[in-house]
Amino acid sequence: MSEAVKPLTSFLIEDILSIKESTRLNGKCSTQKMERCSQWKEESEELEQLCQQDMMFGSLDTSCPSTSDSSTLTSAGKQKRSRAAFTHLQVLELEKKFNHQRYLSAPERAHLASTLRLTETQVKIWFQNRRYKTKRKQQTSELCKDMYKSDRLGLRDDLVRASLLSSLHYRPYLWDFSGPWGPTLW
DNA sequence: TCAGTCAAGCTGTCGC
DNA sequence: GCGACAGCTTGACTGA
Repeated sequence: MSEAVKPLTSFLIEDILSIKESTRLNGKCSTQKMERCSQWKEESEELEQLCQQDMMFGSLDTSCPSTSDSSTLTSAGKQKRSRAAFTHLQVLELEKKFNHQRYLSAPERAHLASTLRLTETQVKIWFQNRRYKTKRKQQTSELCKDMYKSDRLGLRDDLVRASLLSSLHYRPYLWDFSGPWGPTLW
């Protein structure tokens, strides 16, 4: 576990607690959300403990609580696919690493995996998916720029619109609805 | 109920 | 042949 994780973990706990308190006071936080806040806090505290262990002993248990094999058999006898949900801290650390470098060497991947209590394959797949997601966002924003240029040059017609729509229609995750002005492209 | 998200699956390619 | 990658799809899960 890197030294950088510890302050981040502490920050997250404080952040979650403040959100929890403010939402409780405002009465706008559902029971479900409150439970999730508690869950985040527990995850953060657990990881913080592991950080401390890691700093003391330099190794971690490689088992992953969030990704334990929970797959079951369906009525057809087919193995039901399980979808592991990474914790917020695991994602945060992965994002941090990704922002620093888009590709990991085998030793780096192994270290990150053991640090975050994930398998090396999970880290590898996460980086693959992350690169693809980034690429799609980039392509879409470039497409958007082209559309803007075409519009300014008076080249935008039904054909252009149709081609853009067809390429964006099945990519809902490329739109960010969190912006103050409604849906915006990444 | 349904649309959105995302880890994992699948296929083809490339370098060693 | 093996492992890692890109590109794309699948399916479990979630929130509205």
